[in-house]
Amino acid sequence: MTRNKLKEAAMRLFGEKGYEGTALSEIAKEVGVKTPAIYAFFENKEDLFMTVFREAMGSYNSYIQALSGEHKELSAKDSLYQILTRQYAFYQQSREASLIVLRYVIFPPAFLKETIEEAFLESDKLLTNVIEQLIKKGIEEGDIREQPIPLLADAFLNLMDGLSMQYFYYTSKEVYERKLNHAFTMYWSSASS
Amino acid sequence: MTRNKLKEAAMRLFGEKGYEGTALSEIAKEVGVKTPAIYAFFENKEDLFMTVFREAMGSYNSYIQALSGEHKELSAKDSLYQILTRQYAFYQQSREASLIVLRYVIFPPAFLKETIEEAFLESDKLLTNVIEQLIKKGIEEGDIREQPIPLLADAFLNLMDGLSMQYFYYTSKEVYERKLNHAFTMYWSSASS
Amino acid sequence: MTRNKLKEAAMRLFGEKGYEGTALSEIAKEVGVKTPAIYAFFENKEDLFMTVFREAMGSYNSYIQALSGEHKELSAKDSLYQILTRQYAFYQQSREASLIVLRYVIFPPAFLKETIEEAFLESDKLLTNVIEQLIKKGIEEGDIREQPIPLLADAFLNLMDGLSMQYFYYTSKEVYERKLNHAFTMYWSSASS
Amino acid sequence: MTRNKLKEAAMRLFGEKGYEGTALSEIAKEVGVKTPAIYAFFENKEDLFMTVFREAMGSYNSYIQALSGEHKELSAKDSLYQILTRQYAFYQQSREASLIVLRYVIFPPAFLKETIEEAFLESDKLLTNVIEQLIKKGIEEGDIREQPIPLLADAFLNLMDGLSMQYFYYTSKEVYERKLNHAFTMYWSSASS
DNA sequence: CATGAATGAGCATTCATTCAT
DNA sequence: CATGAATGAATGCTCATTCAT
Repeated sequence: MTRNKLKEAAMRLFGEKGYEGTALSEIAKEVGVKTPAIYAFFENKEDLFMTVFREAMGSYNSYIQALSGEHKELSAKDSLYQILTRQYAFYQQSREASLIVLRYVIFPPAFLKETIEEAFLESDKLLTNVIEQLIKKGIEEGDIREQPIPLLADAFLNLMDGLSMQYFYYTSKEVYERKLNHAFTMYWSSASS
Repeated sequence: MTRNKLKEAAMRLFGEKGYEGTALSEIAKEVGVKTPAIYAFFENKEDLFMTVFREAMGSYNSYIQALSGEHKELSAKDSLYQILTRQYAFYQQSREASLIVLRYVIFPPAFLKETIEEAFLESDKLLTNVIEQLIKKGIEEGDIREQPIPLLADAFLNLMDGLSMQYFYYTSKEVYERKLNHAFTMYWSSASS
Repeated sequence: MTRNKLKEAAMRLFGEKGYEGTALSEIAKEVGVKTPAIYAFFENKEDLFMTVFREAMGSYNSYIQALSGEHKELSAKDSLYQILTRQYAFYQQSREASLIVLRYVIFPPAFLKETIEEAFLESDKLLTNVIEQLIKKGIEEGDIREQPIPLLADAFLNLMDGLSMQYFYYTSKEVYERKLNHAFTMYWSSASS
Repeated sequence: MTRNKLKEAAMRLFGEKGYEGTALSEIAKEVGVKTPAIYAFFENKEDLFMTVFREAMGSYNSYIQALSGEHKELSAKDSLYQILTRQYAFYQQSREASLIVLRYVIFPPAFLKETIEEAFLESDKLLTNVIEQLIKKGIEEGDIREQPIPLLADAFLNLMDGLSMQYFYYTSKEVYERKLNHAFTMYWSSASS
């Protein structure tokens, strides 16, 4: 119980204020426990952080993996669009997890630069794969115009990254949704045949 | 002299390791000076950071502003493409400045969340303006198909944001350039008439 | 069972790393038990230490006491020499006990300076007594030249102390045995008639 | 100034209460300074300890080295006796230094077992050398009976070690001096011809 | 008996900051 | 301008101890 509450508080605080910017005492206080209690569950600050980070990365990965199973019966357009809304939904439902993933993928603290890079590359490969499959299917079914898959995939991944950034610096829902739709409209207009 | 060296060191370290992750002593050491010397030039850590951050934001803004003047004689396509390469060039030439801008626009420390948000919004408006002008001109000259300007602009801005993120998590030059070209190719294919 | 294993582990660790240098958790870990289990057998750290120390002191004392009974039929020289070898044997068999006794007799932690001093003085008196009896007998039997008993006793006790120190800072068996024999040879040469 | 006062306080406290038993705050308090001030002069606790220990060991070594120069015109007996009184004087004048040397030569904390062993062995060699020279001279001049030098040296060194221990566990001056004289009388009686 | 959870006290250490020089 | 000395505040962490289970 306490362990979980600690993880949740840590996730939120590490995500919001960063690793160095978050004191163990803050995490403890949010859980209503004294600092040393943390050490009953985690070896040290780094361990707590890594546990939380791995968990966030994990749920990000399973959200990606979940994407691949859902599109059997959708058109390519709907599938791709759904990926964007799913990403959006993930950011909203798991704000903390996504914040922490985003933050530490771009700005890893020195002591886990490598670990994170590996984790990210795998995740990236996974996502790329899902997108490519979808595009391939779209081409086969005639929804997408015959074009090199890496071109279509890279552009779509770029679109997703752009939206990720925008999600975290535009706080307004409306603006974000407009951006999402505009970006996707343009993308689809050149992808479709 | 020392003041400038301090700013440079601070820029790099704040960019790489963050505000809380950087000790004044590190900055001083890199400049070959003892910590208290910093206080001869800056009121405190926050002041040093803000000075440096404002400067970085400033050079980012002037790079944007510079964009608007350069396109008088280029085609819309070349203009837009040039914006991407200019952004790329800026990231490469002013790696530290861009890192610090990117980091603190997405993850501002509590004490300057507001300041930064304002600064960013202005910068964003500036950039949006430049892009919109360009697009308008492109439409007028018949290079760009008649479409709502916000649609074209949002998609392009999204493209730029995506590339920003990718610049900082893909270390490889080749990968980045491929991504850039793929994203632009797709964009232009649906923008052009 | 556990109680005894705790005492053994405590004896070794307190002897090797000292009172403050030894954490209860280390002792518990060596026994394969969690720290709070210690409190089922001992009131607190101090109690555990004192129990162990008293036991060590006790076996040191009984080794001394045992000395006095063994010499009825030996010559004075053999008796005295045997005391040295017995001391040596005790250090080897009960390395932990002797380490702890030596350490805390010379460097008692403040909270048991008095207790230890008393215990030591008694032990010292005991040993002095044994030695003096032996010497007296040796003089009576003509093995030892007529000389003041305190002179002979003090010198012999000094010899023993010297060997104690040397035992713990020379790790080599050969060196120690050479030192022992040399010291005793010289002693006996001036003690004997 | 403060640096020296810190070393003095550290010497006394480390000697009396041991490394783990001494908090930096105690040392600071004795000097009338706050704990972090220590870090202006020493890297950390270990560094402070090692500095102090090396210094103590150093003055012990120079006292030994000083011994060798002083005996040119004394008889062998007086020379050897003077060594004992010099040792005694050193213990009295530099009580802290000798306590710390004695304590950590016999009971080194794990992290400097090696360093200390080396330092001690060198010191031991030095002392052995001085003693052997003296004995050789004594034999040549006919004051000491012809006997193997190692025998005479080992016995004398043993005597010194015994007195070292006794110095620290008998607080009384009279007792110590009696012990010293008794031990030396016996030694000389078998050394002299 | 033994443990998991929790804590108060304390510790070494870092850091931003001040101030006299 | 620059530094050495010093400090208050905070941090991560350890440890002896307690207590309910």
